[in-house]
Order: sequence, then C-alpha cells, then structure tokens
Amino acid sequence: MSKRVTINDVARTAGVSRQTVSRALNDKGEIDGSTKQRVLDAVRELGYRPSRFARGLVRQDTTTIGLVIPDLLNPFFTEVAAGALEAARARGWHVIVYDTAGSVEEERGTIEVVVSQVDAVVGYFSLAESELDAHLSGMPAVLIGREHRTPRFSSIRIEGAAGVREAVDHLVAKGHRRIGMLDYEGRAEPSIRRAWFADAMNAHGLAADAVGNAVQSVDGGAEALTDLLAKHPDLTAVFTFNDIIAVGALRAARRLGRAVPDDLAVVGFDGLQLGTVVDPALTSVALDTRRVGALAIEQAGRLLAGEPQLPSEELLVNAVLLVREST
Amino acid sequence: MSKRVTINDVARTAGVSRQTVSRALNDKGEIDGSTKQRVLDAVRELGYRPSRFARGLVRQDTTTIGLVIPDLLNPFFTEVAAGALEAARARGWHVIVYDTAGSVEEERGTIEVVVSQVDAVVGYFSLAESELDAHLSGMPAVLIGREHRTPRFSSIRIEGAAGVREAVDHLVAKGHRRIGMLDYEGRAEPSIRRAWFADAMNAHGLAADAVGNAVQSVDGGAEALTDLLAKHPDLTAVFTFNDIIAVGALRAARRLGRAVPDDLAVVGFDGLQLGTVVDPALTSVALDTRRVGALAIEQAGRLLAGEPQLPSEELLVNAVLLVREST
DNA sequence: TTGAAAGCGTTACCAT
DNA sequence: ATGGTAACGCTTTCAA
Repeated sequence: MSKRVTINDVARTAGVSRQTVSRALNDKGEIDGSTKQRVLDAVRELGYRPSRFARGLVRQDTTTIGLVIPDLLNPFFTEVAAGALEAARARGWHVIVYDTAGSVEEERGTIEVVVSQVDAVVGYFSLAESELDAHLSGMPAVLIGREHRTPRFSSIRIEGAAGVREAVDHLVAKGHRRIGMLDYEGRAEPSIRRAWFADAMNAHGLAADAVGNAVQSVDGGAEALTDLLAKHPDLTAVFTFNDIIAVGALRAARRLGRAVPDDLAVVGFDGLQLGTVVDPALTSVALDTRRVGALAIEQAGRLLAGEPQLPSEELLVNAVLLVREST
Repeated sequence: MSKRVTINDVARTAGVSRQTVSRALNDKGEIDGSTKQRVLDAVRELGYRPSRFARGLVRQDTTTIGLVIPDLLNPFFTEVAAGALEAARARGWHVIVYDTAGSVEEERGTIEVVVSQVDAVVGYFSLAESELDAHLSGMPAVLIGREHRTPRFSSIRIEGAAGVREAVDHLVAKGHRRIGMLDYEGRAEPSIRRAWFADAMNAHGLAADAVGNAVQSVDGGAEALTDLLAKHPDLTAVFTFNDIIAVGALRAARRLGRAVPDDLAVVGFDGLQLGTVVDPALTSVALDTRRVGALAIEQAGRLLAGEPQLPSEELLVNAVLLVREST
C-alpha cells in the first residue's frame, strides 16, 4: 500500500508552497496563470487527491445525511430514497444509504455506526425513541412514516384518512357495498390504515368486518386474498394495506377467475410506479413518495442549521386517490 | 448555529485530559472504571459526537465507496445497488449513492464531486474512459456492465451469450421458429445482446430479421411490441433487451389479444424480481444482480488495498435462462 | 492510570 | 502573487 500523496508532495514537485497549491486547486484568485498550470500538472502527475478529512476538518461545510431504510428492494422505500437523494443533491449534500434488512439487530448496528459517519439521520426506524435517543447522542433525526413522541425527534407523517375516504366513496359510487380489506400482519395491533378504512366504511353505514392479514410481499397478498375470499365470497372489492399486497391480490383474483375490476375491484395504498406495471393498472391511495424523501431532507437541513422547523402541517404528506384501472 | 462540542469540552466538564476522553470512548484499556463513567456522563450531557473528519484524519481506516447509478427507480439498478450495499456493509464500509438521472451532464457533475468524497467509485458510467480518467485523478474505479479498454480501469462484465443461446434453444424446443427481438434504442449501434441473439438464431439456421427498438420503459416495450407485431404478424415469440421492456411487451400482447405464452412467448433479460410480479411471470435470461454489486465492491476493495485484482474470469457474471411462465 | 506533546492534511489569515 | 503560521479535532506515542 503506497503512501498517501499529500499537498506537500505536490508543493515540492511544483516548486511552490502548499498554500499556493491550495489556491490553484480551489480557484481562489490571486494566482499567476503559469504557476497554477505548473501546480495542476504536478497534481495530475502525482495523482494527488485532497484528503476529505483534512478538508472537512478545516472548512466545516460538507454535509452528509444518513438514510436508513429497511429494504432497498422494496419499491416503496426505493421511491422515498430517490426523493431524498434528489433533494440532497440539490443542496450539494451527500447521502449514505443504510439498508437494515428489516432486522432490529441490523438497525441497532446501523445506529451505532451512523453516529460517527453523518451529520443527521433520516429514515424508517422501528426502535423505541428512548433507545434511538440513547445511541444517537443528540444527532438530528427525522423519523419517516411514524409519529414522534419526544420533542427531541422530528417526523414526516403520512395522512391517509381523507384519501382512504375518497377510495371508499369511489367504490361505493361504483355500486360496491361489500368491501374487504387486506391489512398488514407484521405488527401486533391493527394498522392505522385499517382504522381509516373502518371510519370511511362506517361513514357510509357499511361494516368493515371482512379484514384479512397479509405479509408484506406479493405472494403474501395473493395468499391473503384467497383466504379472505374463501371466508367472504360476497366481497366485490378490496382495499389493501399497500400496493405490494394489492399486486398479489390482483394475481390471486386472476387465478380465482375473478376478473378485475368487473368481478372484483382492488385498491392499493402508496401509489407506487409498480402499480402501472401490472395489468390492470392498480388504483391506489397515492402518496407523493418523492416528496416524503424530500421533506425528510429539508427538515434534517433545518435541524442542522438550527433554523425554525417546518410547521407540523407541512411535515405531513397527504394521500389522495389515484384511479387507474383496477376499480 | 451553536458551536461544535469538542473533545476538549468533554475533558473540561469531566475534569480529565482529552486523551482520557479518547480512551473512554474507544474502549482502550488502561482506564479507571469510575473515570470512564464520569467521562461517559459528560459525553451524554453535552451531546458530544466525535468529528468524523478529525478521527478519519488520524486513523486512516474509514472506507467510503461512491456508487454511481443512472436511476434508482429502475429496479435493475436497485438490485445491483442492494448487492453493493450488502457487500460494503459486510466490510464495514460506507456507500454514498449518486443517481445521475441518466444524464451525461449529471454524470459529469457527479464525477467532479465524487473525487473529493470517497475512496473509490463503482458503477455505471457513460462517459469515455479518457474523460473519466481525467477527472478521477487516479481514484480506483470499477465500471459495471461495460468493458474497460485502459488498464487504469477495472470492470465487471456481463456474459450473456450462453444464456441467450439457452433461451433460443428453449424456444425452438417449444416449437417456435419465428422469433423476434425488441432491442434497446438508446444507443447508436445495435446492442451486444442483439448480437448474442442473432448468433443463437443462426446456430439454429434461423433468421434474426424481426428486430424492433424500444425505449427503456414499460410503455416503450408495449409500443415496440405493437409495432413489431404489425410488421411481423407471424412471430410466435420475442426476446427483449431487458425485463422492463419485456413487461411492456406482456401488456401489449394482452391488449392485442395474444395470450402469453400460448399465442406469444416472451423472454426478458436480467431476471429481475419484477418478473415475478407480472402475470404470467416472466421467463428471463437471468443475471445474479446481487453478485454484480458485490463483485464491484470486492474489486474496489482490492484496488484500494493494492492487492492483486480478481482474475478476469471472476469479474464476469454469467446470465442463465430462468424459465418461468411466459414461455 | 493519567497527561503532555506531536502530528494527521488541509485551509484561513496575515505578512511580504 | 506567494509564503509562513496557526488553527481544525482527534489519536498516538511517550513520560510521569
């Protein structure tokens, strides 16, 4: 392993002082054209690259954000990540991506490591705020898709009540009365999305009694719909926890000989691009996923700068009904 | 913007020297239990986090890799990225992700910035090696999916000739004789995949004369298949440049009333998970995308360490036929 | 077990 | 236009 080329080496071969090298490299004025060229030649010749550490130490201006997501292969998180990357790039910031593989253990390890590598964290965490706080050592943190309890944290919330209401209205207007739901079975309690669904149904005097659980995958969705339909053959529509599950439901419906949307309408949640790939394209209660990522970055920036935080109502991403072909 | 809490502040409040703080934080032995506790308390109280720059400057051990991809929303790149992240994590390295949005301009900007932020780059580049070299200042770089000409670079190659041959064999065995292809129209020349296809066809004494071009999107694939079928209604099978285009072809086939696989067989390339989401699931000449990412990281590591590079034949990822339902 | 001093590679500031 | 000196915040000797 060859020794690092430093600014001193460049200075020596160019026959100038290191300050001059610095000037040449950073386009500070006050430098003779020929001197500059000589320095640049030496730089190229030696293959010199400034140490980001030394540079970061003296000019406190490089910002790096840690983006923590459970699974980069899940298109939902990918879309959010894309939004975050874009927003960060616009500010000239860097994003280190950490994939926790949906494991609490990996999440712990990530938190441990992230503290010493970035200026702020943003992302999806499953740990309790107390534990996060203990390991984050005061680092600015923005939780996505989850309410924060301690003022120490900040969060981007997803508001879907109105969107789900829209979806149910839409289904009812199409004549559906028996509408089921495929919830996410990962957590112990029913999801908030299920509550939104129940409220919307009740508003129409309809019962939200046909609810199944699905694991977070296409196969999970397919399986869950098959079960649900076996128990409730009279359903003419289903609302699902998210688009991944909905895509599975679409497949199961086809296997069961139920034409979508005629024999069974399907509504997802998230509004992923994935929904446009399937046939029929998926109607969904859509989130601006890009905005979710962008907001998280924006908020992290304010935290970092000590600026006033965005007002609570701006930290909210509203889901709206996106009608495509499955209803 | 409050001033940074430094190790000196901690030392002062804990009533020790900063070396002792360093010891307490880095679990170096030779420190009294109570002293350590006192330091840790001070750290928590002040919310102290060591500067990664200062630390990186003295211990030269944090490695950060830049991952450059054209589009994080394209599942192919996402899968490669996931593989790279996983491999990097296994080594305790960090990955900064740069999305160049498929634009040469953004790519230039990225290169410019990446030099001063990471220890090595890995990814998909469209710039010429000469230009890359000029801006990379000797930084180790691994090109993915593209052959390198200059020994200064390293590359992970995709070998699909055998896989495509398998695919055509498979189709022929199923009785297909008129097989078309949907190539990628982004570049000026026909793709190498098209050459693989032509070779495989010729080996069976078949003509590879029905070839259309598609832009890299689902819609693009749909449109292109429609056109191709209009020109060559006798085709009973199509091979596509990649899975994205194939998924579009699947949709177009359905719209045209061509049942897949009975009236039209479809074979993609890449073997993305996306292919399992559509119905029928896509047969594809599959790549181990995870391995592509992992190899790139591995190779970058060797370059960084000055170790002997992987032999050329290991820098190769072979595509193999993955038969699902669309054939 | 603890502390003092040196140095990591760079830029900012002040001379010249 | 160029160079000298002092930071930046931390860890690593080496002494005590």
